[in-house]
Amino acid sequence: MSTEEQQDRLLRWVERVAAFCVEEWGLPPITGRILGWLMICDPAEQSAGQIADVIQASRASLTSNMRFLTAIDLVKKVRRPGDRVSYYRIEDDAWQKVIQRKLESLSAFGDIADEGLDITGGEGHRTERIKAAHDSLTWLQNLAARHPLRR
Amino acid sequence: MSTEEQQDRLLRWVERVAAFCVEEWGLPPITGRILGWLMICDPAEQSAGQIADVIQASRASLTSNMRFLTAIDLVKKVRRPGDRVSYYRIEDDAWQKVIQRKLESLSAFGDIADEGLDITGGEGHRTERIKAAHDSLTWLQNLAARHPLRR
DNA sequence: TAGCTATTTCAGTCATGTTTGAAATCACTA
DNA sequence: TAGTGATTTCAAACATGACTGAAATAGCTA
Repeated sequence: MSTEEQQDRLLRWVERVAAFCVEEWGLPPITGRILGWLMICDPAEQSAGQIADVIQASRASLTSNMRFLTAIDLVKKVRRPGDRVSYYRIEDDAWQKVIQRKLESLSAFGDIADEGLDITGGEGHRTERIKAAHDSLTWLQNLAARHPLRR
Repeated sequence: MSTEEQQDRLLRWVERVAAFCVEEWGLPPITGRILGWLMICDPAEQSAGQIADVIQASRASLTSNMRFLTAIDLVKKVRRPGDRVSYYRIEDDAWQKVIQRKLESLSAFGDIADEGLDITGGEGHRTERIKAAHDSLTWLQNLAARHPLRR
């Protein structure tokens, strides 16, 4: 396989990862491509320019996306003495963080459910409906809290 | 509290549920409002017209949304002999289904990871990165499969 | 069957959020 | 300090997909 074909295959894979990110986590396509590329690139640390070139996005878009990704700690910005360019690499536990945060954000429903129960007065069919929803949402959270992933 | 204030409070709650649906599950706002209303309405079964009125959406929008919600089995369409209007009620396990499906859809990453490992040749830093992602994604799934919610 | 009401379809409008390109800024080097 | 290359900011273009309204259809009743 030529290096060009290899590159093609890499990019197709990056695209699959991006599609997954878009569908599952609601990330913008370019953000997904960046994550995909940072997963499979070699070396692991890449400059914004390199990434922009490879995923065919503008430098400007890279700037905002890298800021976002580093802000939420999915990507780490690496600076080297005597080198003016910044390099980025995906955090080892990036995906774990994504999942963990998704789970945590589910807890927001707790408050919603509480107010719902207050509205329904704590009994009747309406109450049951709300409780069922709340139970489902807390089920996963408790599960995850009790069985943390060890790596 | 006047009935009008009560209605206001109901609608505010519905709006909170809708916002949650939008953020967490990526549903359109109106779809979220429908689910929110169906959770707290009385009686539990409501016609498309009733729902449209209460959440201030068009009948047309209701049509497509109800079709969608019944297609994915979150809402059940109920017909009554001698009554031309269709009624809808939220499924008891609607939220459980939503969560379950989200988890299942994560398995799509399995295939992506497999191809990634094929590309990287199964060793090196790139392989580790992909494996880490895959492990995180399957962790929750296995957990959920082993500890089903009993109601 | 005729008449009425509710539902559905479809095409057009609208809003939202993403991406881009140009210009400004910054950091380093010589 | 001037020059070079990279980064950042910002406004505007763009694409996507949701919502609406009008017209067509379907289902019930008399």
